[in-house]
Amino acid sequence: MRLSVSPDTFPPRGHEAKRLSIVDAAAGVFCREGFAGANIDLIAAEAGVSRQTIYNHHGDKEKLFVAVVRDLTERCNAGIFATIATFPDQPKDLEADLIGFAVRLNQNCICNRDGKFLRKLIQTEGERYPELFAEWREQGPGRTWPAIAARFARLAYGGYLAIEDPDVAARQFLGLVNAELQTTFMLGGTPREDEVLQSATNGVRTFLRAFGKRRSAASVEKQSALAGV
Amino acid sequence: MRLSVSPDTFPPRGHEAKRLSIVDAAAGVFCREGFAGANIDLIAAEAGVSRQTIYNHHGDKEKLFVAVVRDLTERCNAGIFATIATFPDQPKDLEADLIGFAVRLNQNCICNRDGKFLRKLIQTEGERYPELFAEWREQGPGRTWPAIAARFARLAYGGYLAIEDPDVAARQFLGLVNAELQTTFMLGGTPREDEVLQSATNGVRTFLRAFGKRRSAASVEKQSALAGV
DNA sequence: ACAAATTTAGACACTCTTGTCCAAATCGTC
DNA sequence: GACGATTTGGACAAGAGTGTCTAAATTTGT
Repeated sequence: MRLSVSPDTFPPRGHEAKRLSIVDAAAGVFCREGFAGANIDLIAAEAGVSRQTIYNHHGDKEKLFVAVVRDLTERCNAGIFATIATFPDQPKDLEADLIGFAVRLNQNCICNRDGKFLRKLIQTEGERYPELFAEWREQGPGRTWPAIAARFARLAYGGYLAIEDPDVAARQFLGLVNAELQTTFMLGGTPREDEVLQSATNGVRTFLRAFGKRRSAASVEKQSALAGV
Repeated sequence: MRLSVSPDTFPPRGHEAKRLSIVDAAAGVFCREGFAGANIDLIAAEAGVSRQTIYNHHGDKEKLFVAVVRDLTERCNAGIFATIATFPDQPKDLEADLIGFAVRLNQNCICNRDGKFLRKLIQTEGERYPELFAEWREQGPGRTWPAIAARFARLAYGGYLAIEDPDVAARQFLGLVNAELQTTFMLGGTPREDEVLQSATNGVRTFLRAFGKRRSAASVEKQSALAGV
């Protein structure tokens, strides 16, 4: 029983490997074509299996779709929590550390394949499967946003930030950091690395102008001194 | 034929009314079901016309779709520019005025029927019709964002704000003001009025903490007066 | 009220897709 | 090398949807 951890051998081996390659291909096709437009034959071709195998594994187009969303949600959540674990709790350089965190969050959770696909599926089919996406909402934003908020609360408690409501601050942090990527996200595109960095940098700077403690205090002092107000 | 000089489309007015009701119904169905899932019979039923009439008017499912997107883009753009015209150039109460602007923008351009539909269609079918949505990108964000940026630049020039890059500030303003509505937007929902107000209020407050001049000056004045400094 | 334009309902051919069935080929394991 | 499980490809029925065509009904302008 050799546990072949080999990540992606092109011709998949074994029952479970086939299941994965099916779900993987299905994710891509569902995203590109939408649920109604997705073609089982095309999924089979892209997965490198026969159509019958798909029915053997998942029984049904709808069940396949549910499996895809569950899979993506799970993997994305894992990625997000792994990234949250790298949040700078005791930053040396607050600005640089927050920018790094924002970039990691974007690259590992939002712009990567899983994140892109999950986002698209939520947008396109969310209304058709209320329970499924209610589940996502609980497992996704319902758990990750508070987790991020908690990290900001800790930063505030440590005297690094002047925040009243950590939940609001967390949401605004995400909004700011992605502010320049909205159009790209809308069209389903993937921003370039430098665009991500740019947006994160601008976003974090504004965030710190609003909530930074030492920096704003210093600049206020400086401005008052200069302006003589 | 004698009316052919009229700038309007040549067919009679009952004709035009039907065209509108078709495009309207089609917008709804395309949004709910996606392009592939949209059913011409269903569109006909919701428009209150026969299927043949749709083919008489638009010839083709794809042409109908294009007409829908063009229609929505045009109406949304008109709404956005009408709202931009209400931007507070010489604000009495900067915070309240910006909140009002943000709420108007949301209610009249983003959360209304046209805005919701256009957003959804862009998200779901944007990749399938690159030229069509490139056109939208130019006509939409390509023209509205700079327009908003120009207004912020004017505020900055007037001494109301401390902004370095008006374009960045405009995008961040939109990001902040919608920060709390992201999940709802993703699932295609419509936020309640109080949610819009809440998000706008929080967003504008943070925006002014980062870029506000007047307010901090005013509060400093007030504080100085009170403290006798 | 008349004539032209438009709309309607229904039938129709055609294509595409889903999901099932089955015998043969292949794979994994002992 | 052999055996059981899995996969394969192809055929198939059933259903749904697009787009066309027609003759009859309705609306519109004069």
